[in-house]
Amino acid sequence: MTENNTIDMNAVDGDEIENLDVIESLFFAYRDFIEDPDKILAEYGFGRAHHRVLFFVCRQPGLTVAELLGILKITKQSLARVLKQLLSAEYISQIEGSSDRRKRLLYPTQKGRELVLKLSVPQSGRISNALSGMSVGEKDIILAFLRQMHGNKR
Amino acid sequence: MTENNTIDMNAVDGDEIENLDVIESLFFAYRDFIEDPDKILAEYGFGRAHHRVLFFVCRQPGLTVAELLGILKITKQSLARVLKQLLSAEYISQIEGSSDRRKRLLYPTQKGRELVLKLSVPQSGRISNALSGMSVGEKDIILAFLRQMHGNKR
DNA sequence: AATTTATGTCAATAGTGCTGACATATTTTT
DNA sequence: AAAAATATGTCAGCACTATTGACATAAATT
Repeated sequence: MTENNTIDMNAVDGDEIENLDVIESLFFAYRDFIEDPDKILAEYGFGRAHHRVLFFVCRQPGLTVAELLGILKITKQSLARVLKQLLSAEYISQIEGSSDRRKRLLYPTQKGRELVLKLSVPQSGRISNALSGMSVGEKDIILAFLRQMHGNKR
Repeated sequence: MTENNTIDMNAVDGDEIENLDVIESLFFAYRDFIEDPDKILAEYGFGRAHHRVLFFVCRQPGLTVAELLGILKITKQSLARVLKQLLSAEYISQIEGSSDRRKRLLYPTQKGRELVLKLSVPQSGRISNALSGMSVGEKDIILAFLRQMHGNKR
């Protein structure tokens, strides 16, 4: 219809770039990995951002707002919106820091722990399924890969 | 400050759920994986959605709009917005299907191939870095894992 | 001729990220 | 004690990407 579709159509696949298969698989993997909790979250009127906050508060109970911002790498304002909702709906509670009273230490409530559990079940199931048939050593390889993908620029 | 922070604070980490380490690593891995192209895309006035469309059009030149919708799992309306921009800026071209003239076959232009290349370089580099020191067999394990994470419910 | 399919488009809404500005309480520095 | 820095919170507005529902056109199929 338009133009410019004559030569070298799939040069990208054969050219300089390696790992296109990994790039593609990672897209599909993450998309589906997110899908299950998203459905559950919708029932609660929450979104992915709520999940992430709750997840890390459960992983590291007592972390501060600043620490959470550093983990999520979002702005204070973006966090505030979801955190406010999680606090008012009592999925998370705040405790004033004892040594530094400016700090707000974040803890999950029982309700929060229950929700994060519910959200983690399908994700964990999906991972277990993908790991089935693999040895412990092979799981360690996957974990090492994922951790190397974090940070370590370029 | 509030309440309900007395007992069993990190029950989640020790309880029923396995693979919390993988869930966490996958979050960090994907967040950073997306970071590099995002910066480049911003210079073009594009977003992640544009990247995904362009990526798959380059991966499977000649695919139809319906096929692309199936891959991305987004709605026609969401795709239309970004596709329209990619078409008018000539990163992608459409060709009427020869056997079925209702279909619009999507092809990358040279410009499109160049952009997708530019976007893929840092992602590929990050992957190569994470794979460095690993054998081909170990890469295959990682790829198998990622592919198993796709589809295969639960 | 009627229906289905493939695509496109309009309008409205939600979620999550951003920037900039400003406010308060507390701690640290001078 | 006063000044500066830090931790947190909040207001207002914007951008991007996703959603739903409705409707339109052209082409293929029944």
